[in-house]
Amino acid sequence: MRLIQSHTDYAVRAILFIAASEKEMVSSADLEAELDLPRPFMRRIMQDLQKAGILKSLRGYQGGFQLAKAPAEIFLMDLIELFQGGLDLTECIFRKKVCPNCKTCPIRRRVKKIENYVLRELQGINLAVLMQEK
Amino acid sequence: MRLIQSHTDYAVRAILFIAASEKEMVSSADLEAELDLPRPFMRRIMQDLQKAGILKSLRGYQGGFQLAKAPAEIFLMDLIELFQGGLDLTECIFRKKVCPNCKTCPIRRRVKKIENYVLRELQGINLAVLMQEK
DNA sequence: GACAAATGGTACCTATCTGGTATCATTACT
DNA sequence: AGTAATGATACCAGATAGGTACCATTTGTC
Repeated sequence: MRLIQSHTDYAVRAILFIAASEKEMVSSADLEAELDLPRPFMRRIMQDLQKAGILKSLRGYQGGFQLAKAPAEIFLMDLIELFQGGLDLTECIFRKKVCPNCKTCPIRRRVKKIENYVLRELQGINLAVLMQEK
Repeated sequence: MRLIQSHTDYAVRAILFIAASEKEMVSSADLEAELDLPRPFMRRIMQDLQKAGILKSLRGYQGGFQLAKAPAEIFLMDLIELFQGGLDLTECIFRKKVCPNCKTCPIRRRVKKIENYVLRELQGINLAVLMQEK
């Protein structure tokens, strides 16, 4: 069970690369060469980032992507929400139905506490922080 | 992404029920009635618990399951390891290969810290604790 | 205007994982 | 012998994560 899934992971790497790049526009081909990923796959991730307002794109000759926000304004949690649909460690389904004992369930209470910690930690991480550590 | 998967969850409920039961031996039929789960599925979970030394079983007429350990000696983490193969939040696979940047990866360092917290919390939870809260 | 280089959009495919079923063998008591 | 229980194992199905293919659209250069 991974906390950070591939799409999120690749997105982080792509953004870090774009942020560090000298170029005005970074193309999928550049990212493919740098990150060693299949281009169509990379492109879909970039498109999702563009729709989410994290990247700006330009089509056509010499087109590509650039950041639409400062790295300090891009949070890891945003990317997790975008690519993984958020984080819900406590989701409790019993045979397709939400478990009827959820409110009193002792396990759930414990897991909820853990989840709160994880969320707090993740919310504190933005891309500027990750750049520094690089 | 669930921290506690169904098998683990059911196992906890089953153990709590057996621990609270007056009967010497609790059968799959009893558990089915109590937990509203399909019996064959329940039975497989019980068998896994038996093999792991958490339950003792008796076959034949009036047979069933009983605890092989005190609830305080059964840890939630044991069940997670048994049914979910443990917890590895940082597993980092890049296109089937372990990511070559793992050692220096800033995300991974952060996630590792979170994982350590989660493990510590989980290791502190045993079934006696959960019984009290019931 | 034709062409090439780039992204936009969408539908599809595939392997793995999670949850669940079916079947038969074995044991134990009456 | 018959019945009530578990042991073992193989199988099945739906969901999800990861990845591919294809065509439409836009933009700049010649």
